[in-house]
Amino acid sequence: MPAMTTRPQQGRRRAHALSKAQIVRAAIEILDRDGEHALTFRALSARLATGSGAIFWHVADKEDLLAAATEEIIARLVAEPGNDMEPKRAIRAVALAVFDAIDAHSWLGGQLFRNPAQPAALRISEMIGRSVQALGVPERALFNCWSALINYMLGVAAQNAANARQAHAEADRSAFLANVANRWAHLDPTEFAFVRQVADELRDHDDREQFLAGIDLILAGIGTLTRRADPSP
Amino acid sequence: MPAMTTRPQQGRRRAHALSKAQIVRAAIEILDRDGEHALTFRALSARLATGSGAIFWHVADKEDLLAAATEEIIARLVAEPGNDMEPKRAIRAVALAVFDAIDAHSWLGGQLFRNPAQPAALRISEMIGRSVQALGVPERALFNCWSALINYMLGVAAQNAANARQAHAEADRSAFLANVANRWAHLDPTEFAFVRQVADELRDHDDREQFLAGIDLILAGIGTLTRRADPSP
DNA sequence: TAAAGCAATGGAACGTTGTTCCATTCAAAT
DNA sequence: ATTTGAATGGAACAACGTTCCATTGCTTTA
Repeated sequence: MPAMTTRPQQGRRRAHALSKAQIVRAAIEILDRDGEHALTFRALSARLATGSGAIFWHVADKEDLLAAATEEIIARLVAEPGNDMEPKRAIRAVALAVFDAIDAHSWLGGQLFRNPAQPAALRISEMIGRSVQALGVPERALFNCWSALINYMLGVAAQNAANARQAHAEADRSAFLANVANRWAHLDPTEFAFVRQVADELRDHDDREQFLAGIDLILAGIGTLTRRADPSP
Repeated sequence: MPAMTTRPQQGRRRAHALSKAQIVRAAIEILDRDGEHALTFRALSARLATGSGAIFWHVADKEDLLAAATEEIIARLVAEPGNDMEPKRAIRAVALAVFDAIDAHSWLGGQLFRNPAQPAALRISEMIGRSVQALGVPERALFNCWSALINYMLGVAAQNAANARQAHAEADRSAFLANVANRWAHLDPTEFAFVRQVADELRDHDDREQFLAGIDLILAGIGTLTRRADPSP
């Protein structure tokens, strides 16, 4: 019996079958607890007590995994209320829900906007679109108003996610902001007059309010397209 | 003479000294030609006919390298005109300049917005801020108006970059858009009524116009904050 | 001019990652 | 009882960012 290279017998496990949903759930837990960079197939294998091969049987690649995780979170979010609301209120509600979701899962921002055409994300676009339509925006301007809102939402969202990632490296959020604010406050007074001026406000602003203010700004802009009746041209 | 493990003599090269600027220039060329994923220290070493060690002598790490590349592009952009312009025109000009830069260097979007507080990027924020101020926005609203514009700019920018990355995988841009539009057009008619409706417009819209329309929308929104004189409340 | 010091170089080596490969197992179908 | 094939777990691979280090040649010093 010459030395056939035979693998040592492997410990089997089939106690609870492995499923994509289970994998995605574990991935989300790792992402939420330890951050985006901590999600590796090895960490995931360890947590699920299996090998990477088994995971790849259920998942195409890492992008697929992250997409599925995003899908999962957004699906929970979309499954909520918000049928018959006044359009503006509806838009604010959807926007805030997205904002809060990204705030709670800092990895979501980068992901959601790396691929905003994901099925579940499309449902958000749909809700925004209908509300904009309900505002009475003229046909021509519809597409642009809709996309401006979506782009702004995703922009701030991902932006916040990026900040959260950096703030995680330092002590905490407020320390991080104070740090940035200080750096800004010491810039060249003539070249950076404005940035220096808003440095203070940066230090203790509320991201959520700031976000909503931007939404309202765009809504106000949309308002100028629709209210052609009241004032004179 | 026992076997000292001595390295085989290395070929030297000092024909043209290596500098950070030179490295950054080469990095930009790789990024522009072959995309973000193609910029590796090995590719960079090959192009500069050196070793990775030599590169790391001039550059802290990859993040530093990408930041420097971003800085380089933005610096060129900022070094231009735009002193005394009407505020709205100035804002549009800056925004379009940023948009075009990101359009020309598809990697720039993701980078610029992963770290929007980079020195050169701050100069853009400063220009926007001054213009917003010049519009006569009340003190309280200044910070929010400014950040809404910046966030929207970066949002669309990075969004476009993401699309460019995906479009690069497929044939070209228009084929990519047509593909997405087709997928949207075949969604469930009741659940995705709106998205289906705008699918056509997506197919042959102009990114640049769309971007500018969003800017104008925000500017219109800002206008409602400042024009308290003309119409009645 | 000779020696010493040191910024700079180039490439081997390291640790980690995403992914592939494959011998193996178990439950269902035959 | 046998065959089948979906599913498993872990070894192996390629590529990456980064570190390490023997070596070089310019510059400074004696």
